[in-house]
Amino acid sequence: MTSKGISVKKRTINPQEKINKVILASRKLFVEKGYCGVSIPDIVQASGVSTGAIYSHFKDKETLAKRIHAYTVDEFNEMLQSRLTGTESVQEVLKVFTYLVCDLVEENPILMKYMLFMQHGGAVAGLSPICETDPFRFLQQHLRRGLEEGVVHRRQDFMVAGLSYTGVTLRAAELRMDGVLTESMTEIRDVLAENGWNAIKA
Amino acid sequence: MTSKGISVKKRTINPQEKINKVILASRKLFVEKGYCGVSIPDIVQASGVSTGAIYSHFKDKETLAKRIHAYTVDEFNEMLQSRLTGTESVQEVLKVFTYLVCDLVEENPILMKYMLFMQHGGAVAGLSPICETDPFRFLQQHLRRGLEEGVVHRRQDFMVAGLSYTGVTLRAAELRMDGVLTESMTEIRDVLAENGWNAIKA
DNA sequence: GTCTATAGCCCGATAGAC
DNA sequence: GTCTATCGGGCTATAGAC
Repeated sequence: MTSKGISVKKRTINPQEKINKVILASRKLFVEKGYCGVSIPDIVQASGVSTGAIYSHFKDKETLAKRIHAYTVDEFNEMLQSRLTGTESVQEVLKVFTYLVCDLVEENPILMKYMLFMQHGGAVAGLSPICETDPFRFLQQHLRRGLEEGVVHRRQDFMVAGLSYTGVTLRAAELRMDGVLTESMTEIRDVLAENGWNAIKA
Repeated sequence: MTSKGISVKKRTINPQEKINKVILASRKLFVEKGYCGVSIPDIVQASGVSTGAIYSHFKDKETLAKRIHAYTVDEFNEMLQSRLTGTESVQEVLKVFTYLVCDLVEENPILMKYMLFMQHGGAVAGLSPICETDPFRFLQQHLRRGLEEGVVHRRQDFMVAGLSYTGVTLRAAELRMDGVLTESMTEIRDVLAENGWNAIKA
């Protein structure tokens, strides 16, 4: 990196770092106030990045929302996958999902709220519903296998089995984040996994 | 809970009718586009009631939203109560809830979407979470009784039992209304009731 | 009570200096 | 790339005729 003396101008901040700041700050605001309830000036203030810089990286507000969506689904999916290495049985896979959700509710509620609540209200068109994204597709595949192996009850198809299991965990997450459920998710995660499994097991 | 019992003077046009038109039209729009995504001109067009008339009955947009909220929770609660006359066992009460949700998803999706999605996004402050409203409180009381009677498994408290049962039904409703679940709720309502009960039974 | 018209505000997006 | 300043547009809420 021997450089010519003149152009050593140190960049104030790496551009990518600004992009991330904008994404994280906007996600927080979107979760708290909804897409339409957040203005660009709000984002400028919360992120410390100026209007001009924001528009140099994102075509418009809607594009920013889509980037946040993709960013968040990826983040969740990678966490799920990294916890699943070596897990084999269907029941164990589902339990890993429940544990992940419970941990996220307590440790990264913004991410979790986004996953649960943001696609509704349809302010931004063209966002894939969370339940159609990779992590949930992945769970559905395991449920299908469970059905074939006979460990999941045959009264239902894999779709209904999936929603029945995840419904227990996700509803708990919703109520916890709405402040209705006072127990921490860590305390009840085993009960949630057990209830969910009882809902669908053969 | 119920409407005002004031005697109605004969008028050329009933103002109450206009109020209802505004409430129903706005609720539909709010569900479709979110609170902030709906402007007063949008409501004027959809309801056929003029700006002036709207503001003569509702202090501002936020007050309108609160009236819609109360109106909708009442509507749901009355439907639930009317279906429950004579129902005794905890399991039966829960099944009535599941059937009601399934019917509403197919017959009045606007009402059901409102119940499921609208409090999130927090655009309007001071709305009680749906799960803290009368109908859900009512279910919780039955679960508490179920716990005392020993028909609900003791691994959990009544709050967790309630969310585990309702989670199955409500998650199905969400996925159905997001277009992810292709089977009609009528087809799967018995499976949902069975799964939910299996999740929590002793 | 109900209408139309509009005041006043704030937003999203852009222009142009640096 | 990044900044500040600003434009046009659409919003909420009100004013004033009927």
